[in-house]
Amino acid sequence: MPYGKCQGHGWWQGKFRGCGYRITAAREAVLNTLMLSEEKHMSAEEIYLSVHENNPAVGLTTIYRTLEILNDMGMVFKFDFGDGRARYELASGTDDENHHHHLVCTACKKIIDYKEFIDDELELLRKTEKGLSEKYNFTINTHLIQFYGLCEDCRDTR
Amino acid sequence: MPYGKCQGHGWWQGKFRGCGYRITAAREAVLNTLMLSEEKHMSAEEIYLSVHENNPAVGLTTIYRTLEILNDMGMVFKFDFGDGRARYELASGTDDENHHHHLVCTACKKIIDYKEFIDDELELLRKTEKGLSEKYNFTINTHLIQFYGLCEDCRDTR
DNA sequence: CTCCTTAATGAAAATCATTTTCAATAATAA
DNA sequence: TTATTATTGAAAATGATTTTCATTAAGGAG
Ligand SMILES: [Mn+2]
Ligand SMILES: [Mn+2]
Ligand SMILES: [Zn+2]
Ligand SMILES: [Zn+2]
Repeated sequence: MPYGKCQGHGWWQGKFRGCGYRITAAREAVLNTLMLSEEKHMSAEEIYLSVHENNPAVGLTTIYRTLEILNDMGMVFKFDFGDGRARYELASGTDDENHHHHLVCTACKKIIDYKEFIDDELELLRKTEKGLSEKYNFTINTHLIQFYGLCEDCRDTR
Repeated sequence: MPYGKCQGHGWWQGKFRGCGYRITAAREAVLNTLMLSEEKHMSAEEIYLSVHENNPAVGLTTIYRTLEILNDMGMVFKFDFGDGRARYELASGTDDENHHHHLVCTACKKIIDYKEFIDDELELLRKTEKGLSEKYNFTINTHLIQFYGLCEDCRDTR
């Protein structure tokens, strides 16, 4: 459970109100599921099934709609790891200590979070972002870094 | 037209034969289209339409099948830029002078190829790849780096 | 060059994640 | 409490990609 960014209850309610969104049980349930799913990179349907356990009334459509809102607000990252469905992860700010990148096994689709070289990477990213935004007049908000290859298990099976 | 990696004719035919694939008009047409589409990041359907001009007999299914093969062989990169369809680009080896990364405008979906900071990035990537593959016993084949934000036009429209 | 095996192909149907529609419900401002 | 309107669920629609299957054509053997 990620703490520190969630002070007590309702750390997210303010953000919702600020954007003109209403506070609903479905939205709270989605956020709760995501907070408990660190490292899991859940799909919409997986989140739906999880939410469904405590809130059987919430439909899959609402899950999709909530995830889109959360993504637009920057509270959730949406990834494409190449398995045909989007996967989601609670966003920790770019400079947060939870910031990480991914190793994707192209064989079994396993995802490994890593942050061992994040410091060097982020330093370079900052430099690159600065250069790029100047040269192309482009306002950079996020970045995506993924390494693709074969995990230990899949390599051995070759 | 990318030269240097295509020596005369049929630079790709050897690769095909080596993998047990047959040489067909459809496959040649797809490769030709991709070679003439630098910086365009075409979708399967766009490639289909382009191929269709000279080869009306080639169907969309074959385009998809060919692109999958090319991607498996590492001759083509497949990207998800967030507009709901896959987009393709002829691969230049990782250390090729054509290697580049992308700037993606989340508003108008425009893609900008850049390679100005590629050298520093690649140097860091090599270091990171080495560390990661050792720590996680992961064999890294490719990487993906994209920056998301607003292009000049879309930022001004705000 | 001809024949043979089987990979490759096109058209149509099937998949399936995600989106849209629309009438019913519920969050919030007054 | 009431009025306003965002939110919601169910069902239908969408649309990119995949699968099926009968037909065609690469390319190796002779
Ligand atoms: Mn992660
Ligand atoms: Mn490109
Ligand atoms: Zn694996
Ligand atoms: Zn733009």
